[in-house]
Amino acid sequence: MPVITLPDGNKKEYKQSVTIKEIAEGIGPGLAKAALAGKVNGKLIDTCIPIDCDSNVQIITCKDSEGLDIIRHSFAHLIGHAVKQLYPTAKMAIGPVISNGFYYDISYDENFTLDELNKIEARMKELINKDYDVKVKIVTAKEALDVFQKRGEEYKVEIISGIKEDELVKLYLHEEYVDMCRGPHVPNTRHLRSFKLMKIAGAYWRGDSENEMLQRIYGTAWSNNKDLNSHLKRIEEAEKRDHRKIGKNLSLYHMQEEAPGMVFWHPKGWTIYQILEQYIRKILQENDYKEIRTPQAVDRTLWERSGHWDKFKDDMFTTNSENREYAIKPMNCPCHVQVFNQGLKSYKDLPLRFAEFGSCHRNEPSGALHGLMRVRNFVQDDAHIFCTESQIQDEVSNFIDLVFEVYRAFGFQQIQIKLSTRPKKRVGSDEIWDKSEKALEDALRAMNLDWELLPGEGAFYGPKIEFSLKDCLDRVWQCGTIQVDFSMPKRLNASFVDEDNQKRVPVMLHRAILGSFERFLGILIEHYEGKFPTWLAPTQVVILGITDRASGYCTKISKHLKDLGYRVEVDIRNEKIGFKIREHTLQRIPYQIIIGDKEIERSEISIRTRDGKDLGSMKINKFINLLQDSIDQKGTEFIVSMT
RNA sequence: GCCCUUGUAGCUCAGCGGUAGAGCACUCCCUUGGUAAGGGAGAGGUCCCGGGUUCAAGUCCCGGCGAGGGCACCA
Repeated sequence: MPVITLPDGNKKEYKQSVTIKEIAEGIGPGLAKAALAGKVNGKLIDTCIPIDCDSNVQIITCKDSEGLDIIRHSFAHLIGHAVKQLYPTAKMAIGPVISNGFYYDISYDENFTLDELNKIEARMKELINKDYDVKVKIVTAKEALDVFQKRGEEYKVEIISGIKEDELVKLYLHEEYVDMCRGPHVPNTRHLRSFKLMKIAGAYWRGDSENEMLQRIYGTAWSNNKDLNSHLKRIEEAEKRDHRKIGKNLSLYHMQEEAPGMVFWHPKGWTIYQILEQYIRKILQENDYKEIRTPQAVDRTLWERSGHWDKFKDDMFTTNSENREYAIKPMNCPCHVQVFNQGLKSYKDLPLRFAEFGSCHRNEPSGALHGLMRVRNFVQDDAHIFCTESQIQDEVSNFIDLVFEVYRAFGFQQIQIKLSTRPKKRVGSDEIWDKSEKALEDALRAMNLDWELLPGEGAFYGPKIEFSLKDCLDRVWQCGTIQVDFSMPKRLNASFVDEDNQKRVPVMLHRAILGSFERFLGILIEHYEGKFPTWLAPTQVVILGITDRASGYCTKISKHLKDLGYRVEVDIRNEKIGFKIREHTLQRIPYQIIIGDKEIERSEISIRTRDGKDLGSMKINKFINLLQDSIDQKGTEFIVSMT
C-alpha cells in the first residue's frame, strides 16, 4: 500500500505497487505523455519500474535537467541501434552523456567517414519515427554477460566482468538492439527528436593511451528544436570568434611549419602583447615585486636538482655545447631560487617577490598544439614569492585582490575559484599541509569568496588555488594560479636567517595572473571578437580623407594625435570613402576620423565608430577627451555590453 | 604521441589521371567620389617535402612534415 508524495505535497495512496507511468496517468494525460522517468526519494528510475513502498516522487520530463540527460543518454543507445543495423560487426563500447550531448565509442574494422555519419543519422531518424517502446529488463550480471557474449560485444563483456555475478543490471531493448545501462531511459523513441551527429574522432578504450583506439561518434541533443538550433548557432558564433582566424585577418601573428607551436608576432599583435606586459609590469611594481631576468638555457644538473629532469626530460628542449647538456628553460622557478640564493637573506628580507617575463619552452606533444592556446614557446606573468609560513595567508589575500583587479580591467566579471588540497603522493609533513591549506582557505573565507574544493588535486609540493574566468560565450578559461611550494626551496638549498639566528627554509609561492601571454591574448581575441577596447587596440584611430584636397589636413591631425601618444593610421588613398570605411571597420579600428572639405573649412573632424555610429563633427580637443576617456576605461566598458 | 581529416596564388577556396582556375588582395590606368565594396587592364603558382605507380600525377599509392577535430598529455 505505497503512499506517494508529490513535490507539491499531495499524497496518493495505491492499493498495490505502482509505476511512474501510472502515477503520471493518474495526474493527467499530458503528463503521462511527457513523463521520461521518475525521481523516487532522490533516485532516478524508469517509468515502468514498480514502486512498492512509501515514497517521495517527482515526475521527470524534458523540462528537467535530468530529463534532458535521459534524452541524451537514450540517443547514445539509438546510435547503437542504428550502427548495429548498418554495420553488424561493429562492437559497442561506452556511450555516456556529456555537456550538450552524448557520444558512443565504437570498434569497427573500417573507418567511419562523414558520409557514414550522415547514413547513421538518417537511420536514427527512421528508427525514431517508428515511435517504438524502449523496454527494460533487469537481469543478473551473469545473465547479461551471457547476452553480450552471444552477441560478440567484447567491450560490454569486459565491462560486466568488473561487476559481481549476482548483482542486478539493466538491459535496455531498442527492438533487436540491446544495451546495458544504469538508466533510466526514455520509454519511447518519440521523446527523441532534436539531435545532430557532430563529428567522428579517435578515443582510447577506457581513456588509456596504452589501449586500442576506438572510433567515437559525437552528437548533440536537446529537448526541442529551438534549443538545438540555438546550440548550433552558439557553435557558429564561437567559430566566428576563433582567434586563429581573427589573428590572421587582423594580421596579429602567424605560425609556420618551421616553428610548430611558436608564434611570429606581427606589429599589431605585438602592440597588444606589449600593452598587456606593461600593464602587468605596472601592477607588479605597485605591489612590491622586483622584476628579474634569468637565462634561457641552463645546465641539466640544475634541472636534476630541481626534480624536473626526472619527470619532464622528454618534454624539454635541450642543446649541447662543449660536452655539456643544457635544457632550454621550461619554467622560471629554479632560476628564481638561484637569484634568491645570492647573498645571505634575513627574515627581514621576506616576503621577497621576484617577477619575470621569461620566455619558456616546453616540447608539448604535437597533437596538443592549438593556435595561441597551447604553444611550445610562451611567456607567463610569472612570479615567485619567498616568504615564511606565517606570511602565506597575507600574500595569498593580496594576490587574490590583484587577480580580481586585473580581470576586471579586461571586462571579466565572473571568476570561478578552485582550491586543490593534498594529494596522496606528496612531500612535506601533515602539519605543514594543514597550515598551508588553512592559509589558503582562510584567505578565501576572509574575502567572502565562493570556491570549489578539489580534494587530492593539489601539486605534490603543496596546495593551490586556481582562478578561471568566464568569457562572453560562457566558456571557462583557467588563467590565474597561486601554489604553495615546500619542496623546491629545500631541494635548491634556499634559506634565510630567522629571528633566533637559525637558518630556515623559506616557503615559495608560485603565482601567475594571466597565465601565458600567448594564451591570454588568444582568450581576449575570442572574448572581444577582435574588437579590442581602445586601450588595447593596435590602431586606435584611423584618419580617412575624402578627396586629395584633405590629405594635408589628415596628416596634420595624425601628427597631432601621434605626438600625444595615440596609435594612429592615415588613409589618403585614392579610394571612395565607403570603401575605406568598410576596410577599417573590418579591421575593427575603434575610431574613424573622416575629413573632407566641410571639416577643413570649419577646422573640425567627423567621427565614426567601428560599430557604425556617426558621432558627428567636432573640434579635435573634444575628440581627444572622448578618446582618452575610452582608453582610461580599459576593458570595463565590456562588462555591461557583454553580459 | 595516437586516430581520423587535411595541405593548390598573399587570403578564401574550386579542380581529383591528359596544357594550373575563381573571387578578394596586389600593380598600372581612368575616376576626386560624404559614412560598409566605382570602372578597366595586368602581374602572380616547385599545386607542403621525398619516393613510387603510369606513356602521362595537384590528382592514385607509400613515407615524412605541418595544420584541423578528438583522445592521451599539460611542471
